[in-house]
Amino acid sequence: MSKKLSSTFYQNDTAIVAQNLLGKKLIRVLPNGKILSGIIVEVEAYLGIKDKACHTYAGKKTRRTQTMFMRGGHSYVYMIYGMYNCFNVVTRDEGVPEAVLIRALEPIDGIDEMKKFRNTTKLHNLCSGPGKLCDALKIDRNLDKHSLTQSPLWIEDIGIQVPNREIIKKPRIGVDYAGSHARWPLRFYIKNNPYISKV
DNA sequence: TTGCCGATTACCT
DNA sequence: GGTAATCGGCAAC
Repeated sequence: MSKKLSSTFYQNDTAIVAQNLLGKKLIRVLPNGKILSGIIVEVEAYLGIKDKACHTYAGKKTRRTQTMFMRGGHSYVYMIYGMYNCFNVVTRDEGVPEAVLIRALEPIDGIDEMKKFRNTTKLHNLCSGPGKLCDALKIDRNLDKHSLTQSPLWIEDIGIQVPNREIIKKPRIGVDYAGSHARWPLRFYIKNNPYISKV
């Protein structure tokens, strides 16, 4: 039994939402109707104006970051390094620019399609990184500002409850420029899961 | 308008 | 271990 997460799920403390997203299923419907999906196994929280690692640190509002100021429950997709996309879920209320970066999935539906998009056959290499999973699920900036309460992109509760003792908390990846904030334990992943991005 | 650089990845030694 | 790829965002000029 699975149920689509409503917008109220996202309008909550960002680090809590991040941990609650572990074990949930991300579902993407392609324009041709094919369904791709995976279970979220790794995330990172970005805490807005007080977080030096966050795009909206000190309230910075630009064309790119205005998405993060939307009401919780929208997608925030941006391009990085000129060739990869990163998929985030906006949290909290309108005007509070925080989000959760989805870093890795355990592939479930449409695996053959994902292998094609990723040009690899290794299951554990399909969605084990923020750029990789966007390629695998064909998520790009066309899906920025999308409401996650509807097709073609949403998240479902499929009844998996990840016990707190199995949630590993570590510093975030690739944010050394944030000084001491880089060491905040805001990266969360499922213990011993083979599909996470890095050890 | 210019120039630096990034919430990454793949491929090389 | 190291680094090239590749381009939009952003701030400064």
